[in-house]
Amino acid sequence: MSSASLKTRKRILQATIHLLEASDGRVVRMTDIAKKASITRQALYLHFKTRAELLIQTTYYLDEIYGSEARLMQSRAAKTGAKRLDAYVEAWGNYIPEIYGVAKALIAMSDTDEAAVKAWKKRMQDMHEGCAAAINMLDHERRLSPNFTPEQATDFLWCLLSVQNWEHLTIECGWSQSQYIEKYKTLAQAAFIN
Amino acid sequence: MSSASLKTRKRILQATIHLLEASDGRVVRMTDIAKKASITRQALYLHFKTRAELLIQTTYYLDEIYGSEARLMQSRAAKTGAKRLDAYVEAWGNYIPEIYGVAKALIAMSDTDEAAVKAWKKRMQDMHEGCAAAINMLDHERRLSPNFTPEQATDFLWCLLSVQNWEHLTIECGWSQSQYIEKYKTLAQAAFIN
DNA sequence: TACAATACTTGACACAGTGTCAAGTTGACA
DNA sequence: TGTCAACTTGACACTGTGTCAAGTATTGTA
Repeated sequence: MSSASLKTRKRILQATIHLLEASDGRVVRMTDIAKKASITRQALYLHFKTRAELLIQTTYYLDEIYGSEARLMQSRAAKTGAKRLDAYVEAWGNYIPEIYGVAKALIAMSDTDEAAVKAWKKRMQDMHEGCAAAINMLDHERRLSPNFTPEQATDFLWCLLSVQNWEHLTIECGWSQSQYIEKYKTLAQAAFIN
Repeated sequence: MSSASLKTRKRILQATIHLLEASDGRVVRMTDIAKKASITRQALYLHFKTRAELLIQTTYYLDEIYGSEARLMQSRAAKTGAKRLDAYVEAWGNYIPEIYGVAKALIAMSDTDEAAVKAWKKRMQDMHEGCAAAINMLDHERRLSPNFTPEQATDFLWCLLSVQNWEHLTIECGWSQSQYIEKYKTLAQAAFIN
């Protein structure tokens, strides 16, 4: 674990991020990553066992860079359920573009790679918990819409906030990021608050 | 175009549907389809130029079998915007499980296959128009929520009704089909009706 | 009845991408 | 000077798609 080795590992992770961000949905191959990191394709496998493993480690590295978790945690500070819902929608909504490239690659691998599925599911599980926290706060204040049980509202919110939906609205429908956040807040309020 | 040729083509399409429905997300290979249709892999290419082409033709065949389009059109009969919204959510929501296997395979191919993207986008475009029709009816009745322009509401509804969201809620969260329809109707009413 | 066309089979191969292996190089550190 | 770790080089196995050429079998038709 010399400093040279650390440097190479970081270079690989950064190359992966750059390529995925610029890939626009096209597949990023191990060869591309190696080239970008100025290394041979084979040497990649000295640092990461498989392509899936590399992608998974890239998501962790992204969190490290952006301090994403901390920002999501901040929504806990909100004093009312309604504000917490808003804060969570905003925090998560702004998190998505940061991880979009990697997320898309992982989701695409899900059909063939068991490890990729697991890694992505774990991340989505964390998000599910964040949704639950906001919904439960609403519920305890007796402000949750009677149309949904807390579990249903949590599942629904979690589903609404998926990366795929963000992709649909911003990339395919051309919504701006701020429009996305704004309208999602409105929808969440209309749907879940009594 | 002898009757024997027609029969083989149908056998291939049916084999594809069966395998995709039973595949549970696993990749279905040309070899698998050929085996199921009691034909050689190479012979598949006498009927369909590529795997993407086969999948696309399979979606058309599914519509033929289920008469899906006719059912979606029925929602046009609704007398009020609110009823039309409900009817559309129900018609589309019940359409999804029918096409889910094929849809998933097409979506998975989107990363690598241009033709698959196009085919799937065309289908989604049709759905977008159905959403627009319901939302515009609401708007003309002055019953559309002031939170959204008709365009925004259409985009949003279209996004909410995606196959991926259906997958999230029914398969990952364990919602029943009727629960899915029920809660989606509620959400649509809460979000879009003034 | 013979022939021709059509549908399909057989066996081979090219190609892309992942992952593996063995042997060689290079640089740092002791 | 020697040794260890990180990396390179070149080769190869494997999977899946798509292609090609030659052969067979069935059907319709002159």
